[in-house]
Amino acid sequence: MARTPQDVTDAELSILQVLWEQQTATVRDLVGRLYPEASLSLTATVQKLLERLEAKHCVTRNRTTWPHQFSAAIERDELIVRRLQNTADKLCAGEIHPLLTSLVKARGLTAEERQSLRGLLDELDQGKKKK
Amino acid sequence: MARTPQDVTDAELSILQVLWEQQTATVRDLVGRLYPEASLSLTATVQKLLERLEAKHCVTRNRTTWPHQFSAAIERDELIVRRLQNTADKLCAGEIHPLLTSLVKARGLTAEERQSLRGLLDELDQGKKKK
DNA sequence: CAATTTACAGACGCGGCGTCTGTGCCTCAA
DNA sequence: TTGAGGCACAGACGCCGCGTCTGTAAATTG
Repeated sequence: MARTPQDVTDAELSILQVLWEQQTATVRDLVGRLYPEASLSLTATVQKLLERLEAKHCVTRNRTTWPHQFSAAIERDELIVRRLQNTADKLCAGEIHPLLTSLVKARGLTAEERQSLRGLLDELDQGKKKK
Repeated sequence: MARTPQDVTDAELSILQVLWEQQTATVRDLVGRLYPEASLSLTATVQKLLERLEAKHCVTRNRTTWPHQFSAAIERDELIVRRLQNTADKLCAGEIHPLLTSLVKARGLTAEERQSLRGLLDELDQGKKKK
């Protein structure tokens, strides 16, 4: 059973977290945020992670500036949905409905959360009607 | 950034899938289901996977029979929730609600799905009131 | 130019995970 | 009782993901 690499690894994710906070950053910025005790090799580490994230189309790099400016090419929401779809594929034959029911059943949502969810569903209903 | 092993591996999951279908199975049964072209070493592979799943408290083993009878010690729902919680921890600081909204927004649910979700929410409201 | 910082290519090493080997034990047929 | 085949169990191997590190060339600043 061949092992399948995961889309975004933990170390890569920590970089994305920073880029989601501040739209753009240099390698120097990232090292400062992620590794307070900066060293030369850690700079290279961050660079390698950025390189891999770029290959996965998860960050973009502005090569016209020096040093390069990096920014996220994927939103947090997108990554969330991707991972949810992944667990759905592995555990529910791709169906997302079971995920929803498990989520709602397992964790008692607060009244406010339930209310805002209903609002979302209403919006969806509206959207369908307008079409 | 230390790498963290994943709770249930793909190969381990394939075994759980079978055990969820038929409540109990022997090593022989599992090999027959998972590896149609059985070999001696594959039997040992399945045994090792079962051993690891047992260590993770995901399967139980009945040692009074020969050969041993294995059965799942975790429901599919439990594993789903565990994985959802995991992505919530990594992407939403443990919050479940963002997962729901992302999922609902990104994937247009069918009218039926929206309806059954509303039903679930109503049930939750009832439960709270009764308390 | 010299000096510093950054980019980039390459490689290392720890460890997860699927697999395989070897050995002893159980069960059952003859 | 004994031989044979299936099973349990311990151990180890090997591929490779992934975080890290080294070395070197290029860009920038003074």
